[in-house]
Amino acid sequence: MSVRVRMAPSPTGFLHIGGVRTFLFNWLFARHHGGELRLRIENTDTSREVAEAVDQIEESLRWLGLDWDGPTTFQLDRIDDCRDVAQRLVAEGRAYEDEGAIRFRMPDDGVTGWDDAVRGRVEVANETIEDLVLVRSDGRPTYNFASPLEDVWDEITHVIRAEDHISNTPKQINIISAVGAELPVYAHLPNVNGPDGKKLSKRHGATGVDEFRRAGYLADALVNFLALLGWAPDGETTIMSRAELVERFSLERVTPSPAQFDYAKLDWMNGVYLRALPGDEFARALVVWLGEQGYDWDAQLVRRAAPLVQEKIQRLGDFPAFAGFLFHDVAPDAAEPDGGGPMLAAARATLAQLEPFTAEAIEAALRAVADGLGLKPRQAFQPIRVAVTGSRVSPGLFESIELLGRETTLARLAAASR
RNA sequence: GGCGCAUUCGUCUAGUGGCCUAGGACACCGCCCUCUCACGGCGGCGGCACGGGUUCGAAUCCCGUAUGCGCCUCCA
Repeated sequence: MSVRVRMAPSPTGFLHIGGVRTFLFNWLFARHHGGELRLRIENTDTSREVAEAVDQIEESLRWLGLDWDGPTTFQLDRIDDCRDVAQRLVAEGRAYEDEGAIRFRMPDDGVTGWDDAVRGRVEVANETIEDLVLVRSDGRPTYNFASPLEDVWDEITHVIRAEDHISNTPKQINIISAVGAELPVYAHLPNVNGPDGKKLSKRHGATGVDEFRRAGYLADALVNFLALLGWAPDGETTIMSRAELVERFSLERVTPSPAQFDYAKLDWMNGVYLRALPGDEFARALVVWLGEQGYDWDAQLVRRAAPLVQEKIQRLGDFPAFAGFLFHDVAPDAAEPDGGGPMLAAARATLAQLEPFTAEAIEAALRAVADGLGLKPRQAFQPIRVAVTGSRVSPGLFESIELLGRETTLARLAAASR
């Protein structure tokens, strides 16, 4: 049997990272089984629809590399079909009018249950399920009516969604049963919470896909990280390519308990991905990202600086603060302990004459100077670093000086000596 | 309050009755490497929520309690 699943965002704004995790699992499931993945916008409520939201959602999914099959569909387009079904249910006595709305008559006794692909058997007593509004008094169908109907019409085989839908499931099962259709398999994924165990929100940090993109995370890293929230192929593997993710993914190995979003681990993983990039690809990613963020820094210099920072930054967004001294003036750190004066003067004199002005030659020359002054490397180089880069933390000093060039280096050394 | 779901190191997880004196990863701490930072290497800290069962034997099965979360909208 071939599988068909769907991603069903409501167009209320940017794509939330928690939603992305749900979409990712649908994507992994579909691709693993060679099935189809639909993108369905759940807009029963036109008042909340933001025109740009759909474009933004699609753009985010494209950036993440989560592709879908067929055209994007809209719940709103099937509003009439929903109403027809509601009328039929009324005619059959399965639903009734209530102050202008149409309500579904839930069974009064017995239980409604299903075998959840993640949690096993789940059962709910029917007496605890209230009669559900199918169509509002203004004629618009509700989510819990339209969504299951669309699953039927779209021939969705597996409904993979977050656990906050567990309570909706028995309602939707009764709707589907009432229209005589076959039930999909349900799989309720654990929620993704913030570091404090509460619902992931702004105060925890980035929550929108676009925010992660702006911060300089790689889509591959984000996907890898998200895949591990509620799923693991085994006990050790953490870094996995998309192909491996697709190959190894299974609903059976999804855990039922909620996960917390660990920003520190994401940072680490992004660093792993950054370091794994071939040098030229890393450089290109840097150039592209800087361009997107509005930096007009010289691309050629960025490419030359790339190798100096690839092992040292975790996010592309760390680059401006870490290597910005190559692109703009710096304000030396006045707090640097003294004792650097002689070294600065000696370095200035030496570098003024040095040929060739390469990292290798610069290092040899400065080490010789340090030796002459009887200084430990650390004592000798730290004042220079601060003078030249404006920071106590920087890429390799000698490579940085080479890139900066003799003129600028001497000027900064001079400025720091005053 | 009702109904439901969940509960292994701080975090993500492995574990499906004996292989567990519970394994891996992130974070944290220490050491090494070292021009700073980072990378890398080595080591350390740290957990089966609690209480009852079942069993020769339980992190693993059952029951209860506690805690957290979700839903209970003519929101999605």
